[in-house]
Amino acid sequence: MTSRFYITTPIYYVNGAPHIGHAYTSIAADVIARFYRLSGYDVFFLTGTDEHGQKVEQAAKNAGLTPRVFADKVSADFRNMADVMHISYDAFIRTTDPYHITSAQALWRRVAEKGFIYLGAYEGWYCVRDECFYSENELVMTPEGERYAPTGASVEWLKEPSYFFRLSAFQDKLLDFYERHPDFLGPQGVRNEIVSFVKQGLKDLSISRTTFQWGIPVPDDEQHVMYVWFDALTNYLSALGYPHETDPRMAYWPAELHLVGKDIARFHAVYWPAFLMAAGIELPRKIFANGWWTVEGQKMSKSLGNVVNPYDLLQEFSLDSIRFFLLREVPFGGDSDLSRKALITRNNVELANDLGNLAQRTLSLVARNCGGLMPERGHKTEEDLKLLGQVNILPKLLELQLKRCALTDALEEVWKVIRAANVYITRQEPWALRKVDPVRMANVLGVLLEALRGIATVLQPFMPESMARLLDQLGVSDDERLFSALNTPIPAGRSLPAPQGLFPRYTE
RNA sequence: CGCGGGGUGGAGCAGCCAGGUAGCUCGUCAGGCUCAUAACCUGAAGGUCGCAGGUUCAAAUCCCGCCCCCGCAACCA
Repeated sequence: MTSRFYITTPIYYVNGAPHIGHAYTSIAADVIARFYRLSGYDVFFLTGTDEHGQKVEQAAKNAGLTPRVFADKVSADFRNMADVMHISYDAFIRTTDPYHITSAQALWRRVAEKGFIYLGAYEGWYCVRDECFYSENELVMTPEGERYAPTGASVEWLKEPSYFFRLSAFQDKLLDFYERHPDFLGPQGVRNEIVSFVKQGLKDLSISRTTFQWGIPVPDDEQHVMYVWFDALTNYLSALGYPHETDPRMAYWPAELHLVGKDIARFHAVYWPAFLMAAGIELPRKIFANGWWTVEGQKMSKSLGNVVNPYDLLQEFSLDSIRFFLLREVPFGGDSDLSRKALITRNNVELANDLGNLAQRTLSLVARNCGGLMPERGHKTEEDLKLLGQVNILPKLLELQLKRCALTDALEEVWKVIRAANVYITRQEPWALRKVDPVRMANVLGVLLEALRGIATVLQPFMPESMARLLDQLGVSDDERLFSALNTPIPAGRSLPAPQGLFPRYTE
């Protein structure tokens, strides 16, 4: 039986347009999803949009649209971005989809039946004009001690009826869970932060609102709509058909990996496990948070007008260059800077020079000296075996790295082999062998083709389009591209198409 | 005394948890090669690992104090 692998991106909040940060998380998830598919797993890859809540209601109002129409529009933008970035999702969920609404209500009922939801009152500084609560530190204090909303309007202390989730009951259970599952949460820094947050003590969580309407109605009390996170987190289950346990997709639960941005790590690492514990549902295996991108050294912000959307980048760079850069530039999980210069350097040095040029010099030698045919496999020298050995362990090595979400380290492993292949070709000098030992020359080129095939095969998840082109050039047919196919060499004599450049160099 | 992360050759990072010759990529310089996308290969220069103390035969790595930078600080998606 094939193993199942359920992976998710966050569902993106539709109060603003998609940008490179969203694309980043999705690309990372896409790489992992593609990798496991090529490894032979039965993968279910979910992405989508989170569409309820006051902020969306407000954003829609500002745009002069109904929340529904506004959400439709922005959700379509996110979906389009996913398609443009070649995100290979199996399902795109919208929290406004009727099946999700039913599902979230079912989860609420389940948690309520277990006694973890009660009706209380949410107190805080409420601003009537802005129709929302402000936390103490958001307020502006006059010298006389009067409090005002950041918008300048007056505020008053107000109690609002609200349903609460007994989060406080889960503090020890969560700490115990983190303890027993050290790999549940990553990277290390985020884990430390969350653990210490929970240790500081958890208060019960207000999970309903009566001050706005754009949300999922609380079961049996239509005065309330659900707090958006209770609604949103449920998506990971509703996409599988919850609460219909007989739905075949439910077999994918528990999720192997929720990939999230570091800003929402807490919701996924604290609230979500607590909700699931309350409902008596198995917890996901792993939550991993990725870092932030600054742009040319500056924080991305609307006011600075430097928010990068993927479409702008695609004007100048290929999709695969961008995918590669984002995953290669910085250890996955950390923050980094996105700059034109760095993007160009990465592309030119590692893609064009190291990999592209290796393929080009090998393939053109084959085209010119072997009649463009896959050479016969001959006797292998120690150096041949050494290089091929490095290639052969790549799938295993990468699986180990991806298991810990070390996407950058995974690429580094491949590049070590690419550099080794460049050393190999320089040492073997097939261009010199042509005259003195054509048989050995053919063997050397055969080894290089085999190495390139392995490299291209394992890089498919990272750069699907250009690696498909490379595999075409290497004479590898569509049904020979799974990792398992690497055990079967391409037969000698197969005709290879004329070599073509893989990665163009960019100039500044 | 809020919490967490970070300060390592020109740049960006690894190493620190399990102390023992400071590693990688880019950049710079000098060679080699000429099959290849002026690409590839080899070698070199360059760091008292934020500051001050302590533990130890030995500290970037452990402990104490200080300085600087960055996130978070609860309903914010």
